[in-house]
Amino acid sequence: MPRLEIPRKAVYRLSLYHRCLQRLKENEVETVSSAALAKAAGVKPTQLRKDLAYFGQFGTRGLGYETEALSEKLTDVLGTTRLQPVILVGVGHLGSALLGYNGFAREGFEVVAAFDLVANRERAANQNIPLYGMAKLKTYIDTHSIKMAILTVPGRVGQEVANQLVAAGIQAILNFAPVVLEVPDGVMVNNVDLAIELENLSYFIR
Amino acid sequence: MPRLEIPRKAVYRLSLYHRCLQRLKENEVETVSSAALAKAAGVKPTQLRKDLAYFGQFGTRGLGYETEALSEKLTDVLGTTRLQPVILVGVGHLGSALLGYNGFAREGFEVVAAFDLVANRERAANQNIPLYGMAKLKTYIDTHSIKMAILTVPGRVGQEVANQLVAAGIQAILNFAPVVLEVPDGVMVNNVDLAIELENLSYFIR
DNA sequence: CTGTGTGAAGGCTTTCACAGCC
DNA sequence: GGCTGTGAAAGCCTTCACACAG
Repeated sequence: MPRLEIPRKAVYRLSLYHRCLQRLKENEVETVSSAALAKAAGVKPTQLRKDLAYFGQFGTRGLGYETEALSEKLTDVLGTTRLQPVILVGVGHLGSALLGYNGFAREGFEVVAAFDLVANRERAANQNIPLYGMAKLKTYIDTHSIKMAILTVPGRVGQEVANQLVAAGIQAILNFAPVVLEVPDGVMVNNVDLAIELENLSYFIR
Repeated sequence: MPRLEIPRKAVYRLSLYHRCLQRLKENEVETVSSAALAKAAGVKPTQLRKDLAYFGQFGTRGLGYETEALSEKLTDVLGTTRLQPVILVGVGHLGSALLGYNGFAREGFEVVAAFDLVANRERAANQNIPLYGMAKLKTYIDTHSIKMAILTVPGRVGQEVANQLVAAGIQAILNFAPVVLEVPDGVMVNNVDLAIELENLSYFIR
């Protein structure tokens, strides 16, 4: 399965399909056509079929896809078969909100610990996720084999903290800090930049 | 200025350049080459020049770009010349966090009001942003000429609330609800989907 | 006859190469 | 000489058209 030739956007859409399938399963729909699933995901049927084709043949011609089987296959491909532990670094406004956000667990992720310069932030007091100072970072990551981190620190320290994460062995960062992070090959960064999304919208409304 | 022919990704990068320019201005750098600015934004110099070329000629050959002038030009193009008012709908964990997030104001946006089914959520009590029930939505949008909304409601009511926003005259939605929104032409939606970003990272780390 | 899987065509974005101006 | 602006080329992704399986 030649991973490197698969368009990044296709992988992104896989998650979309996956979520739509879960809803179908809840409604006890047993099979679904590419047309129906594509509509739910907001893409064209041919694109959905092409995306799935990167990973194998999952459908039955003349019938469609079995929701249960396809869903499992996607779980497998996306690497969310088991609950993936994630740490969060930077417990400010945004960080503490994400600690309380329960949308992660539903899709296979668990925030298992939080880190901050100030380990006694009252904001985190009402959570049942342990909060540590930055000194504990490397030890924790090693001990618990953590691969993924959510970075919610101010922009000015983003790169510095990212360096610490990389040095500690983190392989993937979901970055909310408004900076372009430089990381070595092999470390993956996805950026979520709220101000830029708003600015982008602003442009398109005349 | 033929807007419709400009790649969406180019507009997105414009915001990136804009932010880098602001940092340069703070450091009192007066001119910058496409190579230097591109490096800061994490793109190739030719791409930066191509992106800027969609909107005009801002540089001086042999010299580079004047930071101040280019920054102003981008502000103009992006439509963030004046502070843009934004409302937020859905004051749960994520919503209330975003109300407390001060990263918006820095880049030209002000969250002027919040709306929720339950207008007396204690979460919003410590904010100085007014919180209203959904009944007030349309009147508020009309009265204050609001064009943009941040949608932080649960996925299952996302489409329904989006419909209300569109009916009330909203032209652009920053959507955090994990659903694919269907909106009429002329209404712009940008999606921020945290679970999908994590799933995407999960795929790329083996 | 229905609906998937896929090579080929088409369209869009990025990169190149270099002309043009300071 | 240095660096921008830009037509042309390359690369990538999406869409089409249809072969093929049930």
